[in-house]
Amino acid sequence: MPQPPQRNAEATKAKIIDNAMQLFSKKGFDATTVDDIAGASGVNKALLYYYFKNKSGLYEAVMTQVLDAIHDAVAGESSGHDDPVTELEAFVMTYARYAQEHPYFPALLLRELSDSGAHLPEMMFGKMRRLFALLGDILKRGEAQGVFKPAIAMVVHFMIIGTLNLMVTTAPLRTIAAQNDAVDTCAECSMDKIAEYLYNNIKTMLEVNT
Amino acid sequence: MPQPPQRNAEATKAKIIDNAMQLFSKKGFDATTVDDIAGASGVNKALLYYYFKNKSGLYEAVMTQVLDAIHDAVAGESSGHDDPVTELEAFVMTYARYAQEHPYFPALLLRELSDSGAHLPEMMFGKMRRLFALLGDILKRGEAQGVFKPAIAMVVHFMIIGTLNLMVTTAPLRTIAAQNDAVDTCAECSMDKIAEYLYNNIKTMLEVNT
Amino acid sequence: MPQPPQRNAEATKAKIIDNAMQLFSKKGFDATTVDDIAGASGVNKALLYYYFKNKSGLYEAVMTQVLDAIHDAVAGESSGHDDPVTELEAFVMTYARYAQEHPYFPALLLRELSDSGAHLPEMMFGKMRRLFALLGDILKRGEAQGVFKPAIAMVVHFMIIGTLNLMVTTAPLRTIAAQNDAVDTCAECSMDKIAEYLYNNIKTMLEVNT
Amino acid sequence: MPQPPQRNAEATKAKIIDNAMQLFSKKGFDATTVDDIAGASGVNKALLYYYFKNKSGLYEAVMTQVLDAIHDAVAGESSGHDDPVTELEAFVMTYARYAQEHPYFPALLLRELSDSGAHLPEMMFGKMRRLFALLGDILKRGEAQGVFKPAIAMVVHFMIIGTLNLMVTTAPLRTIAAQNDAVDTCAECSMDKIAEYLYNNIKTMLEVNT
DNA sequence: CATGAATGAGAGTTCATTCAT
DNA sequence: AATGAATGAACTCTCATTCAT
Repeated sequence: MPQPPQRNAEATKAKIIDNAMQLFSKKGFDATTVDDIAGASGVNKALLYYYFKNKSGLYEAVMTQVLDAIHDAVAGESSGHDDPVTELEAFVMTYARYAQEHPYFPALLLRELSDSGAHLPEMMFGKMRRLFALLGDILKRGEAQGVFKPAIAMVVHFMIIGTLNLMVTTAPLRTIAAQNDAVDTCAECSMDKIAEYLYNNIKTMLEVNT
Repeated sequence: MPQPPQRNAEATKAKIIDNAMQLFSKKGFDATTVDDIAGASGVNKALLYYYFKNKSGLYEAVMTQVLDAIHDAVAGESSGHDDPVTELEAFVMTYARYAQEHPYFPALLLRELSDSGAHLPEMMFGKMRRLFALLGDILKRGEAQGVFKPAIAMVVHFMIIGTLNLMVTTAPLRTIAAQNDAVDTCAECSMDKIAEYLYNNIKTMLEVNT
Repeated sequence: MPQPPQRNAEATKAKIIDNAMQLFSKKGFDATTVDDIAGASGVNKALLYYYFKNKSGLYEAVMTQVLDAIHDAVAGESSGHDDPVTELEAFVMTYARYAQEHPYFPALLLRELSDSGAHLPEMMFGKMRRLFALLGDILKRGEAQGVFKPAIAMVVHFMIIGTLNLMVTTAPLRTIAAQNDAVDTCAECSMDKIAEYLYNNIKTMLEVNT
Repeated sequence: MPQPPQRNAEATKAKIIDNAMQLFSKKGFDATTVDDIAGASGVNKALLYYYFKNKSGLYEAVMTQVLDAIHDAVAGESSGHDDPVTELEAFVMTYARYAQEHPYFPALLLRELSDSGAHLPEMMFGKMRRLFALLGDILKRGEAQGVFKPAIAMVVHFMIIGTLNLMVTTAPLRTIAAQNDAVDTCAECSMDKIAEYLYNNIKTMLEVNT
């Protein structure tokens, strides 16, 4: 169903970014073609170059939007409590929920981390760091208040987001594997249950035993 | 230094697989060209097609070798003890050591998991499952012996390998980020220290409090 | 320095033609983009299509202006004397001076002549012919008055304008080549000196020896 | 009539260069597409990139061959006589004959000279200089022997090659213009006649009057 | 076992041109 | 008179793959 041309720059741009996001996450940067994105967006390929310098520029725009969004979502929920334990819970649960509701996100992030950021300009690392800084802050305050043991924040961070992201990206794989009854791949597990289990374990790890 | 032609099928094949491994891990499947691999291996491009059906076939050969190797390494160290806690320690430490010594491995695995195995035939999942089964077995026996709490093995598995793999693949990124003193990205941490910290935390999580 | 919009059709048009002239002469017709011209002129690309039918139309406008200008300049100086020798001198010197002062001109003309006029409608040849007719007329009258030998006007014409144009367009090349001391490319020669030398030689060629 | 693939590297390469030469000369660098050349040569487009790095590389190969050929042709005929006047005659006549027999050549050269060598690496200028050096040498020896007046070699060079090249490239134009009887564009002139006229004039110019 | 020559299909990018305002 | 949004057609270049030797 060919739409009439939109003559609305912002809307068109948003539509392109949105479709690019889906495709980049499903197939990765290299395997996604500019034609794919243009086709999915119902616009002419050249328009992508009108708005974004090139394929990398579009990818950058996608990642900027995505990283900002997750940061804002998590920051919004996990700060403002004055109890580090509650904040930790919010961090884990919000990230999990966001990842579930925006399932393109984990693959994008995980690939970028596997690539040492081959496709991203340095500027983008800052955005990744901001998310990490959120957790680092929670742990630091928890430690200051004597409720958390000293921790290696980077490792804890990857225990949380590595696990959650992998649970999302491997969902189809785990479903297939479930047909083989030898192993339980948690194929039926709800994201909420997983996140809660993860949160409880992380809390156990971190809390000073009383 | 141009080598004389080798006239030794197995050695040539091995050399190709080895170079392919490095390149696939560094740049990913799509961004690695058959020319790259042939060039790095010092053989003619057509020879790759003589030995392997096609690019995917070569990739499959690489992954088979890599997944078998890690499985054997980990299985060799972590089984045969009759103490689940010792076995868990061996599992974590061996995986960590392997990942450090074969740094191409984490990127390969992580990408594959982010992709829902787009490049791998189903047969390959079996090999991944075998590694997971190792841990599942340890946890199951630990639970049977009353030393471990019931656990969601899949989540624990990802907490371990997700974290270790990410620590390896992000090493360059974390080093860069370290110049920004606001966050501690554990840039200087040794893999051993990380693995030990991880192991201790996982153990704390799993152990029945006495 | 962004100018306020001009709302002055003729001035805007002239500005566009002027910038197009520079760019066409520097890079040729194909290598000059409509965006280049619009950008250099500080106007929107669509405006070029409003004023000129298309890229070729703009090129035509440029060439019309340029060919008219050189014709008028040369005609103004070289006619009206009743001495063919003086007129010949004026022809050569004026053309040389014009080419030097409007250095975009020689490249434009030379390219057009190398192309068999691929970009120009036939109408344009008439303008080129007019310039040639000027010289033809001088020679014819000189011959009638017994001061010039019979000549092949076309060849003499190209000896003059070919040489002068090439001296202008190759100026940068000749400067570079001058660093190589084996050949003297006349890199430092002033245009006046060159024109005078050329004129004297042409005169020697043409004059009836007395 | 699709030819069977040739499997003869040198022959194929030569065929490509030859077709490229024709097309570049007819339409210029920009207006000639790689598809054109591949099509005319009856080979796959990718083969051009297999043999030549890119379009510019192919152009360079063409120009190398062309400049070497003209130099060798002219050098072969114009040196070895010990009379500068005879050598000058050979220079002009050989160049003229070559230009007539290889009509792609003048356009290629003239365009390059109009462009300040935009498409050519510096290395190529050397080849152009070699041709000029040939004439320079003739003039120098003539002057030493007292048969030629001191001359500005660069100007004389352009009087010769500029004129001859323009007569070739403008041939179609001059034929069209001939329908307009007001001017005589020498449309019917044979190249030999032109060259002879040119040579005689140049000789008159240069010779010391006795 | 190993190679250089050759190809088909497609990818990213550019550009002249038009539309709607 | 002037503009930003949008397009279609081409163009350069790359790459996995095959052929012939």
